[in-house]
Amino acid sequence: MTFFTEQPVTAADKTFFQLRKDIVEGDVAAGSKLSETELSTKYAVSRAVVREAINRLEASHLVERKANVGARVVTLTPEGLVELYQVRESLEGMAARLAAQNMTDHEIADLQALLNSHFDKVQSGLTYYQEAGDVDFHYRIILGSKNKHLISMLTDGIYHLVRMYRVQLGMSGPRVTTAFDEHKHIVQAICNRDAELAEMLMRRHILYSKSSIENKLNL
Amino acid sequence: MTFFTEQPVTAADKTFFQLRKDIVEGDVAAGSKLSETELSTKYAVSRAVVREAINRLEASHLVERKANVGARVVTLTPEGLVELYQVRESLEGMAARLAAQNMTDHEIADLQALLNSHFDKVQSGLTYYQEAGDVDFHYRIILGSKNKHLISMLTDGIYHLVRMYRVQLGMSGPRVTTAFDEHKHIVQAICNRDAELAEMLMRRHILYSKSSIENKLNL
DNA sequence: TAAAACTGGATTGTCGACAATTTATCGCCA
DNA sequence: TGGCGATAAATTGTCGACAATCCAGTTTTA
Repeated sequence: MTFFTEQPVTAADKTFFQLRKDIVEGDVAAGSKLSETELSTKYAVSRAVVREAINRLEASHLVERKANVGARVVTLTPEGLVELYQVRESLEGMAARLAAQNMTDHEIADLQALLNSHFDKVQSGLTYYQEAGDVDFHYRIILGSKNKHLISMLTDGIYHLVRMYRVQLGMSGPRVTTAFDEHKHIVQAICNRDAELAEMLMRRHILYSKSSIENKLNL
Repeated sequence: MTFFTEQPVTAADKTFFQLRKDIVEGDVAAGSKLSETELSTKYAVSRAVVREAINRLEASHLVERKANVGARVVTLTPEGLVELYQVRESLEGMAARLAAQNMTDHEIADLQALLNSHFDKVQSGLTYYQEAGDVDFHYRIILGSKNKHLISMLTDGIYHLVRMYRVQLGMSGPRVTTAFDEHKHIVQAICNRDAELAEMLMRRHILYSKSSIENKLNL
């Protein structure tokens, strides 16, 4: 349901997307070194495009680079996860606030419909409220903020890191029922154009999911 | 007083820093096209390093790039300024909150001393509380958050754009006295380890300066 | 013996040339 | 005359080769 506007046009694009996918899904191990020559043979492109791909991954906070030494995939740590969720709380809280101000009535109706369709499926026991639904919900609100910087920071920056943690720490369907209720309340606030409340609810929603994850990893 | 840890080591670094400076300070006009060959002759480096510099500038939101077409310096618009300050409010608010939790007593004392030294100078009429002091203050709190993502997003991302608006819209010493009092209250909250209040005061501080700018540009 | 200096191997940084795509110019035709 | 299509010029994307830097192992020296 998420409309991927990201479409690779150049070879560097394809390499970037592919490498990002491989890193997020763990096919390229966290903390491992990224050899330019090695990758260039693996993906059958020149070193120049690999370099560009790595540069973009660095901007996405997925790899770290040192001059004249090389690039490594980031390592996943409990502290890193906490820091990541602090930024999410801040940015997505603001996104919810702005969404309450800037989403069109039509977009809000769509969002509500989406949530209802999820609700029906969950209620009828056909499926669980799983990661895809959660991601979809958050994406819509982020886009609804209509704030260019907010959107790019979250969608081509932080969110891939979030997914990396989710995939590699193996937490696909967390807090299915409670999270759903929280989503409902957030949409309600947005529908009422209550920006203040929407932000507060979103921040608490993310705080809760952070706590839930911390418990799961018994930090 | 701001300690620039950013030190260019490679040619691409130097080109990146130089070009960023030229853009921020308006030597390269906002909205103008960045020709790779042209820049490579201007800075006396190969096109490859110019490309890398441009890629990094894109990650900093200072230029926009379209595949097979080229890169342009961003254009400065009132809407863009508003969006920028919304992100600042969100991120720096969180930074203040975290700073109240994570700064060491020593760092807080330093911050207080810095503010006092500024205060003495201002009080004695030797100087105004100007941009450098403001920037210095905000930097310390951002670094005090100890949050890697927050720090990099603000210091090598958003802040250069803020400076670009400041320089090119010609607002160097805005709201000198009131801003100073606000800074004092924020430090007080941090000193009391009152994270909640520190965040709220920082957000209001940024909201105020946004309003002040909007008035100045009579939007 | 331990620390400093050297050397070899490998990796990253930089360059100029070629290929692919876009944009501008000109001629053609309705 | 106005718009459409083909060709030419210019710009970006990609490539392989060379130069500079780092790292490990070895040798030299105090």
